[in-house]
Amino acid sequence: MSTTEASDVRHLRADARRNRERILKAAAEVFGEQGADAQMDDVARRAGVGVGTVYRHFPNKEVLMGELVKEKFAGLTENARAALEEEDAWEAFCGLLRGSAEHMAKNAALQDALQRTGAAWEYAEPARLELEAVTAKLIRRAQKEGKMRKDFRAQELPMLMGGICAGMSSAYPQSCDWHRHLEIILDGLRARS
Amino acid sequence: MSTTEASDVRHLRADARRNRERILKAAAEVFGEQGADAQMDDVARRAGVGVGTVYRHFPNKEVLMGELVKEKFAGLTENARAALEEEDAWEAFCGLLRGSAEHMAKNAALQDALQRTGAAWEYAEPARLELEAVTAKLIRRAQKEGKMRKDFRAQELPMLMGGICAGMSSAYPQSCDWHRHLEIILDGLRARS
Amino acid sequence: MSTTEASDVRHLRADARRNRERILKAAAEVFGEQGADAQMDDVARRAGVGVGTVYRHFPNKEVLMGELVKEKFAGLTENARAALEEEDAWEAFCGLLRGSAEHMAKNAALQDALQRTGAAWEYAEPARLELEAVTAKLIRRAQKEGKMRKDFRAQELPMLMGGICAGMSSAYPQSCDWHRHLEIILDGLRARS
Amino acid sequence: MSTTEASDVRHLRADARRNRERILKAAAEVFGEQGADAQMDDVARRAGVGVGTVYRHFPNKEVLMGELVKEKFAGLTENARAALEEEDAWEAFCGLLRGSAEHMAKNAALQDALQRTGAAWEYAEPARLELEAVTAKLIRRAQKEGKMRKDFRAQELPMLMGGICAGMSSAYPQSCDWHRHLEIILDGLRARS
DNA sequence: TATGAATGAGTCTTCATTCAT
DNA sequence: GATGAATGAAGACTCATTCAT
Repeated sequence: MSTTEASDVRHLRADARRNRERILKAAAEVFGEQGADAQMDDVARRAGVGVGTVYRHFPNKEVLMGELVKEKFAGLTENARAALEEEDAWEAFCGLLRGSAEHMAKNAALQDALQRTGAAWEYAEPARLELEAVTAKLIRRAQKEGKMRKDFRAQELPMLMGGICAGMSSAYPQSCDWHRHLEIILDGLRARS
Repeated sequence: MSTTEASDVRHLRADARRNRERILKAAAEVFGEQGADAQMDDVARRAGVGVGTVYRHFPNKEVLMGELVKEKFAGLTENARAALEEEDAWEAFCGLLRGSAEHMAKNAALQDALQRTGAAWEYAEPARLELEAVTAKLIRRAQKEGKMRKDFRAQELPMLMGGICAGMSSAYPQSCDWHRHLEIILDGLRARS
Repeated sequence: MSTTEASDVRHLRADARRNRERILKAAAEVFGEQGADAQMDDVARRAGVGVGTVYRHFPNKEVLMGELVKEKFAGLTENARAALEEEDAWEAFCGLLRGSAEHMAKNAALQDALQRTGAAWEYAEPARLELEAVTAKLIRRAQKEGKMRKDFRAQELPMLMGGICAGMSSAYPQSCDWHRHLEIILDGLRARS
Repeated sequence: MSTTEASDVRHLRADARRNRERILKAAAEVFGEQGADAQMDDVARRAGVGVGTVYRHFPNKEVLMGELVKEKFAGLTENARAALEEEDAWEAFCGLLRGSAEHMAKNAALQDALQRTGAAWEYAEPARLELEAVTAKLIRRAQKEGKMRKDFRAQELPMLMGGICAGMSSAYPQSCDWHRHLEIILDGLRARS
């Protein structure tokens, strides 16, 4: 059993489930716009519910953010699985990273926010592991093709992607182009001819 | 003159200057350990002074953090200047980045903390520009040597380094090795043979 | 509609409205006793609620004091309207001033406190204007009766009343009798025979 | 002996006495401009001395303000004495009040500030009594002339003057003319024909 | 079950006063 | 005696979380 009883979405009544979705959507938006310091009240307001309702669905702020991470991982996992189907593993890998980054760029501040919430990650660990497993396969194939450097390991990917995301949130004086960051990383991962 | 009269460190009495240093040291430690959310009171306590003293030297939290960034930049600039003296520009560049990263790693959380403080950067902008100028020279030389990719520009360096630092703060489940991150980046910056 | 949705008292739940009243009452007492320097925490304690509740109802100290002024004006306006009904305008005017002063004397320190809060007045400006309008009518009538000096204008009344209130707060060595102050003023306003 | 050893100005060295004067002048200006909430540091800065020096001359803020009141009283007493020399006592009284008010108007905020400082008055009590004594004489004479109402007593004068001063500090929305206030009071004090 | 009012510990910042130089 | 750096007790305001309606 990978879900606790409380968080098992299937047992919820239809309206409760709808609320849950609304809250998650609102949370993604609000944390995306204002960072991790955004307030629970803002999330509630955006979702069109009372704070109490937010707390009924998520016991505290960290779990709410954790859920957001989990969802993010689920989406990425899906993409990764699709990438596994492609012919050229290296190209599929590159495409996966480009797509993921693009996806994350849409809510750069959220990524940023998530990065500082230790507890949220713990909560999303199972989802992360699943993603890692799928990515690992893709990486192994790309390495067998001879197109990716042999010493690269799937566990290192979050570190790299995290670095790219860090550059997205415009804290930087003249916010550079993260696309360049990604391409440099990809070049760094390419097998040396 | 780029400093206002009030904040000109040179005019301070010996003991006041010593306190100033203590406070900056304490601030680096405290923000390093607890992130940007650390409290001014903690900084004061760590420095062994009253809060009032912290506020006498730095009008508010943002300026204090800005000063930290400024100092960091100053140190990096110094290193960069030294790197300019070396024979092999590419190697010097690699060494500079490795050294800088090592330096930052000593206070990874501080880097992290600093990244979310927009105002602090503004305050340290002049110092940042100086660093950029020096690095730009080194990069140009490395490119002329034919060892660095031609399309890389000095303004992109903070983005890359920021990414590496982001990976240092152990938000990540099993904190990977940032040395690997750096090497991948360096490989990505190397000229393709 | 002169009130924003958020501050519209009518939309509050019964218990919230009760709290609002309690807070206003407590604020009047506390500012009355300790002057404008009284603390929000004291107001909260006196009202038997947490500070947060005070801030939920009034966004900051100034607005809270402004509300107090507003209420005071509303009360005075009511009295002024009643005075308009009386036969002898001059006597009505004298009675109004005596009543108002008596009313203010009950919380002389509050008057005093309110006098130094610029922003509070701004907030209560509409209420003040209404009061002025009503008083102006009464004054005009008293002047037509030939009992009040012709050159007196309603806008000058707050200045005179403020002066009387200033004398109420016992800052003075041996606090004199403000009733005497008022009578002297009234004599000064009487038409010269 | 009405002065304590510490505050006896005569024992001070020339430069110390000069500092004392400077501080008092600065205090009058600063409290006049910013009200009683002005800071001791501001007074010191304006006087061109360190805070420590201010505290050497005046043990605390209240005493400093008290000294200001004392000086004010001394000036008024002098004027009152001069008024005693005039032929027509009532006219002399009117002139005295007009002059005093004009004098106070130059630093309305200071008057205002002084009014809220209970302790300051205590300190200046002897000076106040002297002023009262002189004024009492003038009043008695004006009453004998038959030009001033018989029931007015010198002790009530501060209350009236205080009221006028209260109207000077521009707390009022549309700051009225205090000259009018004074004339109304004077009319109120005139003997009824 | 949903709501949003209430809570109060925690945060930054100020300023009268003291004291080492 | 003068200086101004240091002190730290307040004080205004915030926001995650709880709980009465």
